Amino acid sequence: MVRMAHNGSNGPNKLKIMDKPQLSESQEDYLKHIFKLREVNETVTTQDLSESLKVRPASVTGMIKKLSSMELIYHRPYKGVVLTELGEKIALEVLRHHRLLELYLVDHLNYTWDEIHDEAERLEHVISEKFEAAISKLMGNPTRDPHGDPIPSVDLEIPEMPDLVSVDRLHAGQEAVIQRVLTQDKDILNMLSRLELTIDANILMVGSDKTGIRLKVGNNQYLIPYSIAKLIWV
Amino acid sequence: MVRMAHNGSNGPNKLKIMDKPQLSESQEDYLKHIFKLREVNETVTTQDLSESLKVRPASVTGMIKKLSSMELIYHRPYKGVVLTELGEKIALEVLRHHRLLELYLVDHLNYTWDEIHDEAERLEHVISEKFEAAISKLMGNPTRDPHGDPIPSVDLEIPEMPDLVSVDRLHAGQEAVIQRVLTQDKDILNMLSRLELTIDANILMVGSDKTGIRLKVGNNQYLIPYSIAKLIWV
DNA sequence: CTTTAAATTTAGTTGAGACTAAAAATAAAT
DNA sequence: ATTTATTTTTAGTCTCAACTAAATTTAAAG
Repeated sequence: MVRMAHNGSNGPNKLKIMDKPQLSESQEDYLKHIFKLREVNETVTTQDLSESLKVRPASVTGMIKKLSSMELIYHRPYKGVVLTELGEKIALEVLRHHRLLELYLVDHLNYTWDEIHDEAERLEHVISEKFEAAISKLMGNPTRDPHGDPIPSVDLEIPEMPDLVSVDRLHAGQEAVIQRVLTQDKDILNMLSRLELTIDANILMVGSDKTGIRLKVGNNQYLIPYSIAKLIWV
Repeated sequence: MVRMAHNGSNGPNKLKIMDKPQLSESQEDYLKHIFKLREVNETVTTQDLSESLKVRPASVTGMIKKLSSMELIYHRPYKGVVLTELGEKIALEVLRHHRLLELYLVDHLNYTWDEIHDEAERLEHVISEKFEAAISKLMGNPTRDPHGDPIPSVDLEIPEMPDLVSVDRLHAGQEAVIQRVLTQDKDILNMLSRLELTIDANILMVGSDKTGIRLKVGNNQYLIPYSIAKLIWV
């Protein structure tokens, strides 16, 4: 079974990504992971990729060679990889698909917070430009997904994000609105959503001690361990 | 890149297909094509599959062996193949995905008749049971797709179809409603939709000669060649 | 029957993208 | 400057699902 291109009915004057090579799902995933690791790590090593892709280091080296030869990444052996401009565009396209899909699943198909990631992970590689455009339009070209993560625009720019801090940095008495939740862990997402600690929720910092922080949400008050508080940004 | 199962959060008492093996997209496609060829052909040969899958006969033989060993088909060498009960269930599941998706793309994402097939072809292999259930429910558990083809039910029964005839069998003066269009050819679908020869359209047979048939649709009258008339069932 | 044409199967190859085991390079610690 | 531990790369293997070329089986025609 050979994967076919499906760029929709791109007219002659639709450039977007010129000479975009047809990539396998694996290759798209490598680029996406490199991009996301880079947001956090400064350098992206073979081992980083091995861990995040759950693939042996030797396999990563193999794929790095291929992506290098395709000029999608730069590789300094034993040092790490960086996306080329084209590589980054492709990574952003995959990310755009993923985040649009996550929002779509929540808004139109009644998915819950914890169900969207896996589904989007599979769909992101197979939807056409037409599909991407259709759901984006339907949702009014949104800029944030259900975790508060920015959705790259059609021309693959990342929308401005306001500066955020994790809730554990609030001081007692301070109010805030949840803007972003940095986890895909189903159990954590489920727990947070049961506590109504979801995007746009209003919270009040009550206080903190070594065990964690105390938050008031609506009429309820909760003790949140630091490990989880660090995932919630306001 | 290894394909993962994604049967949704099947509780312990969801049986549906017991011990359903995890199939590759190729394998699912073979089963689907065997099913569809069988609806038309009486026997399904290596060559039939080679043509419809656009794969060399030798490759078909190879896959036939694998699917046989998995007990998804029976194979009488040099004769042809038949789906086992499990093989048929899987074929129907793929077909259900495909047809639900086609209808969904038309009803909710504004796709046109000619755009839905390719998109559904890719999506059918990756959507979860959850996704299938969600779109089915949203559309009121429909039984016909945009070509008029029956959509297998959740428990994989094919809904009853009324007996139909192709329009070329109508006699002059007879009125009818289009129920089904048996092609995926984009140009033909486009043409038919421009002529408003779409599902549920009312037509009047005016007459016929060796060049084709004359149909009245609304206020317009068209000459339709037999090759195309045979695709339209009422 | 025997020949011939067509369909099918066998055998072996290829390319992706994983894997393991072993070799080599780097970085840190004496 | 060596040794040691860690990371990375090399080399070779495996599986899947395609491929080609050659061999075999079946069916039709003389």
